[in-house]
Amino acid sequence: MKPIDYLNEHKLKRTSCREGIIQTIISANHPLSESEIREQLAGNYDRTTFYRSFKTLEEHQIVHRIIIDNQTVKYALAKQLSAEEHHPHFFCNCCQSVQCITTVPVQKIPLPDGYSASETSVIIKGICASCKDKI
Amino acid sequence: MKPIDYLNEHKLKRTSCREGIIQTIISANHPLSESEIREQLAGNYDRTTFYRSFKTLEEHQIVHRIIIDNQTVKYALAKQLSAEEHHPHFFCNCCQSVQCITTVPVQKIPLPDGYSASETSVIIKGICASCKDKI
DNA sequence: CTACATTTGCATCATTGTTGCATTTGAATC
DNA sequence: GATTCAAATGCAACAATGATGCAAATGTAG
Repeated sequence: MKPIDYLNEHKLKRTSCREGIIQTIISANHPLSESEIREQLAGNYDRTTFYRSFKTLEEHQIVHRIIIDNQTVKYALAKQLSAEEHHPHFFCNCCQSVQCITTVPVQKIPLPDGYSASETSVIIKGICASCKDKI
Repeated sequence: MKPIDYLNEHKLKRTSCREGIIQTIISANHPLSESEIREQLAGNYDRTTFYRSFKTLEEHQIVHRIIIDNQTVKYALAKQLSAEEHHPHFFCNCCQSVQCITTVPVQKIPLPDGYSASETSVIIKGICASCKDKI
């Protein structure tokens, strides 16, 4: 499935910025940050355009945002996540890369009476295998 | 234990800003954001002073930061968390309050070979009991 | 009380999220 | 292919947060 297909499917206009974002995420096959995506895109888009493109793509559930912490947000294709929607994410403190941990589903946390959950995020921070070897 | 005791214990200078921050967190007995703490403090401290005070208090493990998402950080007394260090946190999308869910420990996620974890955060977002009634 | 290291306040900068508005562009229609 | 109009973009501008350098103020040990 090509970038244009994602846009057509949701009746979104085909703009180079949107296509580029989707293409970059597809090519990487692991979650990328906004700056990582920007670096790989030829077009020098305005920051606001980028911001709004992500917002649009997220609203149409084409991309999915993974919030690592208060200064790190990564984007992945929503399709890649829909099968096992709620799984933990591993963030490497060394190389800043994010891995989806699909081997285990997120535990269901029992909440106090009257509380209802809409979403649960599990973020594991540590050192990945390739960084372990580097050090 | 009073604010001064926490500072003395770590041989930190007793400044009104630090004392105020600790006092405010103790009084609230639930995690507070920087702005919530600022609002409750009489002294109109510089933003940088605030920022560095939190940093110092966190480095000495007097306070603990709970990162909810890319734009929400809450602070709690580290002592309140040490007993059951790793537990999930519930964030109410309505009133923005945070609750420690101490009834369940955080699950241990099996990681791929070579990966090592330093910390795991579990954030559950939803609606708390008191907000449910309000709506 | 003095001396000195620490802390504070201020200036300044970077990044991210956000909105308003004029201009440009995509795509449906003629 | 040209016309048209809603949608997307670029720009200006602002807020919040994180961060650093430096001179002035402050805490505390002696």
